[in-house]
Amino acid sequence: MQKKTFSDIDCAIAQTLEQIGDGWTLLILRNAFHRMRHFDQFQENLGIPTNTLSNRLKKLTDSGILERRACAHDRRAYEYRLTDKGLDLYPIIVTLFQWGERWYSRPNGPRMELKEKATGLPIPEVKVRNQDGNPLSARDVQVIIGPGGGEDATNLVKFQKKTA
Amino acid sequence: MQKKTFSDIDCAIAQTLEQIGDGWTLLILRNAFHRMRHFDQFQENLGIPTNTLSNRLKKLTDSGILERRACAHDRRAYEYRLTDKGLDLYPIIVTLFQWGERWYSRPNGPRMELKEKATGLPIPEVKVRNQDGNPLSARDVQVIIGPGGGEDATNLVKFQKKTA
DNA sequence: TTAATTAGCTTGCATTATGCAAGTCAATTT
DNA sequence: AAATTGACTTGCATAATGCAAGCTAATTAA
Repeated sequence: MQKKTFSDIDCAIAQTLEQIGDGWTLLILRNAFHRMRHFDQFQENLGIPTNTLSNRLKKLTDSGILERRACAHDRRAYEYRLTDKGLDLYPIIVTLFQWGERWYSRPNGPRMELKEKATGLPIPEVKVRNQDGNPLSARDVQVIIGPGGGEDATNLVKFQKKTA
Repeated sequence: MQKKTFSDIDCAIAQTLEQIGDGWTLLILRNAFHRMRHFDQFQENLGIPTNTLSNRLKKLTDSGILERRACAHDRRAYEYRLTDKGLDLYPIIVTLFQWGERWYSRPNGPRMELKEKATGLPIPEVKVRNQDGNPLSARDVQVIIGPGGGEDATNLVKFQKKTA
């Protein structure tokens, strides 16, 4: 039995999923966006087993999504912080959140609300939009093979044409 | 050993991850957005074990993300199609794709490109934006507890304030 | 009109990964 | 000096995964 790796699927989504395509990993990242930084904080808040947490944090630091740095005030302690690469995951985290709110809402309303710090105005839903800013559905968009597209990409795109 | 369920974490992201927080599941969905519909097509394209595929498709249909319907022309065959709930995952799929392209790009350029069907113009990157359409980073956004927020949400939001 | 082939699965088994509890170890606190 | 804390490891039972093979009804080929 081989370990599954999505890395050899030559598709950007597969690459992403190889790094963060796992429930615990994404919950850790969610907490990191809430400025959580310490091992025991993640453990307590998520109820994740410590060995699993350790593995996930290691993988996230290895892939440059989190950075592990020693704390100045306590030499036992380490901080896990989002790198630029990690911060760049923000749209993914927000879209996961918004879909969950849309389809698994609480009767009283949203569990959390996002506001722009500068103005206090609510953040509109993140959508795929055209250049004019109008929202598009999946069926308003066509996928074409790009210059870096290999066999896997070609297969999928071809596939789409079959039925389009 | 109990099965892990994220459902009891009262957070929209955890709810989402309970349904689609898994690598194979997201790859199946990616393919579904490319209009892939049949068991053997998923199997062949992804190289996923058939029992795993079967489980994932069952879960996705149970949660109303895919719909399993008999085919008219062949009574052995079934089609798995995205429901409205499934189509609504589009921003998640696109953000996963775009992050992968940004951080795991091919030397020649993007593997795929998205264009608006109506105009042929490229789709701009999906970002979190304010009401004026200007992109925001995670640190430009503040999270406040909403009316449906319970203990879990409160803990996380409080947490954020600690360091903010 | 019998014989392949196909679509969509199940089943069995070996191997990994996960969840849980307990333990380690150095650095703080009490 | 003793207790506690932060960040982990280790061991073990259980669950999930990967792989191959088989199964069944429907369709196509000979």
